Amino acid sequence: MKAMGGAAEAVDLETGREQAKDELRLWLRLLTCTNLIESEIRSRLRRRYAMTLPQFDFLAQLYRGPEKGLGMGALGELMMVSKGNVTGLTDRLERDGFVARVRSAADRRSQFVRLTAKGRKRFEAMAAEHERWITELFTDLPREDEQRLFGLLARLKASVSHPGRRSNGAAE
Amino acid sequence: MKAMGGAAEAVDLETGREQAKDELRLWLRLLTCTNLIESEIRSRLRRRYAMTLPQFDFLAQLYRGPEKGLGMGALGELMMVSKGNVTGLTDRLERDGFVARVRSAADRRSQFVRLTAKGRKRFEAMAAEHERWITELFTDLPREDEQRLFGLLARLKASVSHPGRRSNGAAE
DNA sequence: GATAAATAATTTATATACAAACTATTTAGA
DNA sequence: TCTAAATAGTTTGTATATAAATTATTTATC
Repeated sequence: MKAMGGAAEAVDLETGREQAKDELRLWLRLLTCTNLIESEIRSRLRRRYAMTLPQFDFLAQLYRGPEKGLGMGALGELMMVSKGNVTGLTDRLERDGFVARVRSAADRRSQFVRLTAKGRKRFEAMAAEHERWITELFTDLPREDEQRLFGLLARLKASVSHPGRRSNGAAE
Repeated sequence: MKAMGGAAEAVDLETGREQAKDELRLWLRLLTCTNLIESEIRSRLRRRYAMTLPQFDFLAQLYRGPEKGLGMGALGELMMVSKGNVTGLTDRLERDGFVARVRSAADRRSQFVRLTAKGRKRFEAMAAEHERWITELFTDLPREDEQRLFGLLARLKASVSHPGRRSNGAAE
């Protein structure tokens, strides 16, 4: 996800629809905030743990999941990424010793991916620090504002996910 | 940018810091909203115009920029991506006839990238529709909520960008 | 003016990401 | 039961994306 800055201000093919501009500005600001936080987290993860954000997310899913691990397909759904993507992520994390593939006895098509001891330990360290990073980045936002923002984002999410006037079935 | 859902709820290595959890939840919700909107726009751009979001952003920067085009380096800064990334994007957009490289007479190291007539026309069509898509996605969010959200995101941005307690120099 | 430093863009290597095709296996149906 | 359909993962091809190395050119310094 990157900037997209500027499609908004420069084009006004439909004069009289000033409101659309406000919404574009809001969208751009939302995108900017998310990008700022995400790139900061991404860069800290890389520097301090030589890990990428998708890999961190992958380990998080396994950590919160059942002891025996998760199937590749289930992992893809939880992370909202394609199956092919899961294959590659698993390859790299397995290569680095953080996870292991375990073939299922019941169904020879499927495999479970589970955290190794090394993976579990590493994730716990990263997760604790990650929590501090987020807290730090939100420090200057008053507690009340946090709650208001939380509520407004719930409404935005509902608007975006609204099944009524949507033209296709985007994921919830 | 993808989910990261779950690092928050599953790990509580520091009991007593309940507030950190709230901030993680807020961050996750922010990420979810941005992802929902972005993936929707991305998929519509692909289906209707066979174009990616970075390519759309690229054309937007050129459209709002000077007549003669923009240098590759300048483009990278505007889009907040690396120089190498700009090279690849330019290659593909040039291949498809939307932009053209023009060597600078003054400095033989540099080039300008500019919209072709085809690129300009295509961007105008996409930008108009993009504006409608955003408006549509925000439809259910009341006007007042939009303004509140806009203001709160400004504060969040300030908090994230705050130079005081930051441990590194992330982009503003 | 010769050389060092800086700059502009490209190249290389690695890691996401998706869609679509493919393989192996299992399940459902006739 | 034998075959068609569904399912689980992998592979392939294309497009981002970054960091670091490289090339070509320009600017600055002596």
